[in-house]
Amino acid sequence: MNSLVEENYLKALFSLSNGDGEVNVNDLSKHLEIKMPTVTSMMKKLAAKKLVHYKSYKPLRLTARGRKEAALVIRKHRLTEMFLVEKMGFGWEQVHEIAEQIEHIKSPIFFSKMDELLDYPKFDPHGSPIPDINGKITGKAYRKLSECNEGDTVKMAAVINTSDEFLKFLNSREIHLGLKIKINSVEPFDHTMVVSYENHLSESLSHMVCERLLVEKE
Amino acid sequence: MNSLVEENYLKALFSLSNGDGEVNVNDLSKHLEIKMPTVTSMMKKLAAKKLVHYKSYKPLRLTARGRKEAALVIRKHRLTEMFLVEKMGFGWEQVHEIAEQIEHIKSPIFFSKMDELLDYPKFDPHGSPIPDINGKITGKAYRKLSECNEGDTVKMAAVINTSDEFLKFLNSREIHLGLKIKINSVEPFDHTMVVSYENHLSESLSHMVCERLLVEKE
DNA sequence: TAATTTTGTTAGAACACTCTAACTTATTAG
DNA sequence: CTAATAAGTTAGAGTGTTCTAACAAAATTA
Repeated sequence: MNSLVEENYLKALFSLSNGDGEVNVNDLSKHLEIKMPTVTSMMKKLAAKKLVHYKSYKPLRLTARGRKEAALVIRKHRLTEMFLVEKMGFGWEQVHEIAEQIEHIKSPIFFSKMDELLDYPKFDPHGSPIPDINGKITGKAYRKLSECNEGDTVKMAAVINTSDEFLKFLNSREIHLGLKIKINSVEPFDHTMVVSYENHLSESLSHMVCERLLVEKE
Repeated sequence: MNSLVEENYLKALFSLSNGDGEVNVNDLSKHLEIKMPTVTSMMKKLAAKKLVHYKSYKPLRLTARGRKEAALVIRKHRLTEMFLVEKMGFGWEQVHEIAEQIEHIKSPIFFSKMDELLDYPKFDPHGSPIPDINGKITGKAYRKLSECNEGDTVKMAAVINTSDEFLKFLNSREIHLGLKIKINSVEPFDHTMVVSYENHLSESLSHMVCERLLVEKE
């Protein structure tokens, strides 16, 4: 069983891993706001636990086990964020801090219940994929339509808040997964977007709607 | 801000306080499963923080502030238990362990949201009163009807799980707050209770129902 | 009341996690 | 390629929480 502190190191290593999975002590130190010598000694500890490959003066890499354990913490974080937004009515900007704490709760049943109540969600309210119970990540990260810019062409990937009303709304506008959407303009005042797709040449989408549509950039 | 560990000491002191509010180091030590010298030194620390009155070889007492802070942790614990049972569908026997962890979450908004979603409950699923946001405890502790014995006469005090269906059920049996109920017999097999009250001389109440009725002993 | 037991304290050490200061290795810039 | 800079490590110390061993005070019992 890893401590709360170890979990935070694992999570940071995971999210700083780029293509080759290598992380510098220095970057990790800055990300965690923990001084380098402290990081070094923790890396030796995690190496002893077979969670990190550590060689002096070489970049850090998570082991397969380390990667899995990190992903499981991230799973708990993202499930929690989704739960806070969907089931408790928090705004997506409020949930990160709370999830940072709840992700360390030791109770498999607590998180499996969340998962069930949320109907096994595949991504969190920010569009990031939720690792499965084995720590495997299938989906890729999406971005919210509201975060895209004028002129972008994007593809509908997923939807947050699948309430009946919202789905009916999407239906009425013929918005569906896979749909290619072009952003014609963004109203600076209220962030309403004017978009076009298929035979809808000028459809207005409120900020609230754009916050709930997850897209891929072309 | 108190640490998780300090919060656990405060909570233990609170719940071990009897009428005069005095607690022995030894009892505290046993309750927390922490050795006496450790408890002594923590008491000195809490005394320095004005949370405990400490005199060598004398019983411990919480200060007014200590009592308040303890009550606020207990508030978070009981709110959490209620949330887990009412909103997440856990059994009341599953929730204690999870609540022991969640009670230490630092996020006022998280707990005020729970409180709101639960419609400001006054007691937890075990019948214990939930302290208010100022740490004041108004209600007294109730016990579940299911925990009472054959021959007991009890008074209806409160109801857990106020779903429409359950309230309709209670209505149909003319069960209401303040009602005096006599337990005639308890079925050993499934814990069904046969009770009498007012002009109902032999009413059968399933274990599920008895778990949700909180009563005072006469 | 005196002896014994129980309760509580002091002293000293250990573990997890953090730091600063000083040193070493690797990288970058002339 | 050497000098300067950046990145990483080692050593030693501090804080928070825990322990065991030894001692002191209080309560109990004979």
